[in-house]
Amino acid sequence: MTTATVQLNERRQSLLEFIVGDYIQTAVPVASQQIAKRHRLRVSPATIRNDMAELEELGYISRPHASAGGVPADAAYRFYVERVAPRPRPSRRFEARVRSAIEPEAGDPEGWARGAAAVLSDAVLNVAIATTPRASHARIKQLQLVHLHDRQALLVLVMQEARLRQHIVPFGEAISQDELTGLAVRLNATLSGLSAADVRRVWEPVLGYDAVADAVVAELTRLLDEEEREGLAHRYTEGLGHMLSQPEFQSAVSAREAVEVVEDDSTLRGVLSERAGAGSVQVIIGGESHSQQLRRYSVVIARYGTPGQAMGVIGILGPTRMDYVRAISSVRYLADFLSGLVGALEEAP
Amino acid sequence: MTTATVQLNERRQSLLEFIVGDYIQTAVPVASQQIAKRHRLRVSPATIRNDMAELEELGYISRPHASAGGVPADAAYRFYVERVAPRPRPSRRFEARVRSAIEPEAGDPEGWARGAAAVLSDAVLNVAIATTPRASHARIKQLQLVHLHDRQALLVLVMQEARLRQHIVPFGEAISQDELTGLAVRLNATLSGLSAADVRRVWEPVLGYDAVADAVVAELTRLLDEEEREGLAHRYTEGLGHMLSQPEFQSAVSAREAVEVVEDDSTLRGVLSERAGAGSVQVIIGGESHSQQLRRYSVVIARYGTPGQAMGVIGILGPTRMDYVRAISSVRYLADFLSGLVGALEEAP
DNA sequence: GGTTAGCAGTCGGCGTCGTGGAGTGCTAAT
DNA sequence: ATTAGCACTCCACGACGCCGACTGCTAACC
Repeated sequence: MTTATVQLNERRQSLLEFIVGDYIQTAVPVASQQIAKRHRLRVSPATIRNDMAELEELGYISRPHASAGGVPADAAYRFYVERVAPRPRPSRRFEARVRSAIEPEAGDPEGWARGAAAVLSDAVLNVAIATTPRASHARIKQLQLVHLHDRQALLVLVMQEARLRQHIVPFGEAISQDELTGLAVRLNATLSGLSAADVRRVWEPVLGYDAVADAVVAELTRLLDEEEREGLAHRYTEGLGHMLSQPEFQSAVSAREAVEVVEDDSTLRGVLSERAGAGSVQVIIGGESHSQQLRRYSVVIARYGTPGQAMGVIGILGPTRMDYVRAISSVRYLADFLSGLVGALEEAP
Repeated sequence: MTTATVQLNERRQSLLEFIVGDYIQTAVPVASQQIAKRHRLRVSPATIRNDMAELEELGYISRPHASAGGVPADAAYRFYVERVAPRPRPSRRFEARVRSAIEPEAGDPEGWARGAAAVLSDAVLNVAIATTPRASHARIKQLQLVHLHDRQALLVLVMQEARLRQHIVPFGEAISQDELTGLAVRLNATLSGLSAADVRRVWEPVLGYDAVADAVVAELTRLLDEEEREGLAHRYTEGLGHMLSQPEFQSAVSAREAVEVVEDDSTLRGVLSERAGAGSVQVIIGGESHSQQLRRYSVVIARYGTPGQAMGVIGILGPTRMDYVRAISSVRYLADFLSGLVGALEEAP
């Protein structure tokens, strides 16, 4: 039971829902008469005014100026989200779009994230963010060494969940592709399935025996470490234009501010990693993020993938006045859809 | 010899240079008195006014309204660029920044492009774009097959210049990692160094002999085809926030327009691929792009890499009022710097 | 007590007006 | 060809006033 349900009688709860719903649609402060007209509540505007005064008292709505309608505060959106959250499925139309956007990319996990971000941002007309699935503990699946020239090779590292990293490794001595291939085979035999920590444990003893192998392994562990550290893999961001067409960004300063929020890694990184906890959809409204930068924005995110194995994040960012019903159901559906794809990577069909 | 140098005597040329330079700095229509004060020309404002009337007649400048100063037209920027182009080097400070931004990424061509875009956008306070180097004819260097589960493998394709592609390949039959490795070795022996067309020529005869191999080769050629077709590889775009802080984007509509230009692939793709011809820096000013969308923007780009082998693009996008001197020298320097890195991939040190 | 009609009062949005000042174009003199 | 002088243009900006939308309050009503 939320705070609102104890504080407010049923009529005031509906009223608050109407206010939030109308404001989400129109972006205009909502007036008592408008509510009376739009939603056939069985009371007069005067009564609604009294109730709205109460809602203001309790911090659910505020007013731009003394004689203006009410605009929802964070608490009102929170109430609204709890109240309408159960509504489950996105439209068939959206489901079809998801399939047709992602299925052509079936073979490429990067493509999944890219496609998901694109279709999501089109659906909610805000910024969509998707990361590729990433294992919490990066493990080597297989590595490959490609001859570039005598003293230089490309190390290609395949990790769990088809994640790839590459890096150029220079050597002190000349070395042929055949030798590199042989080395790769040896290393694969020894190191396959290991994490950075494992590699360090296994490899230490042999150190010094082969300078080329040592160089490769050093680079290898560095890449693995980097994978574990960097929270957020490849990130696809889509739909800034959509978001800026929302009325809250009519002024140039707010538009630039929005661009900075989206461009600045650090702002989002926090929310993306720390908050995407449980399996279900998370909604972070305005000040709930405890981030000054995100004060006027809401984030709706979910993790997807196979728990314990590889997880990615998909979500949307927009002004606190966003269509939460659509956002939540779309994100939930996409997360499930992507989880299905990731799952198919692991088990036989 | 440009049109301007025949049309204009020396004083008018200097005058035009001053007008463009001042406008680039201040973004305010420049008045005759301002010029007289700022640059000690040995003539009175009245004379300058006469000259400016002439410049307007010839289409080099225009006026926002009848009694306002002059703002440069595309032709004026073109003249300015030709006139100041020879100025060669960026500041030491910039050179140092380039090194410190890119050298840590020495091993990763993706990192080069990313770092270059970041440092460039900071230098010119506009949007910077960089693509990774790409061979005009994609050729296989080496491929790798990684077992995902019995009926599915990850194909990793390494092309020239350390470019990577991955794709999941499903099979009709179960197959082990050992078999996959064997297949990869066989295919590498046969196909290494070949282009998509080559592969099709070489492979046809054996078709039908091995369903798994056929599936891999089919995917392989598809990936190669895709590489050749898609003009522009991975593209890194940086600094939209910087650009939006320029005074031309004070109004919300122009800001959203700018976001759309940057977000829309097709707009830039044309300019990036077709125009980046010769080895040196290209400047496309406003309407010269023949693109309605880019009418108010200029692009400064250069190709980098090894001609005939692998080429990438680096450039900047901004309003026609941009600091061309800085833009050109920065882009030129970065292109040379990146070319050096690409070159080192190919030849022994 | 909760609800409602009526009404005075508030405030933003918008169009009008007027003014100051920057800057031009023209003319006539040098 | 250059320049001083001057009348004229046009924008930017603040003041003003009005309209209309809404509220808060009071008093009546169920």
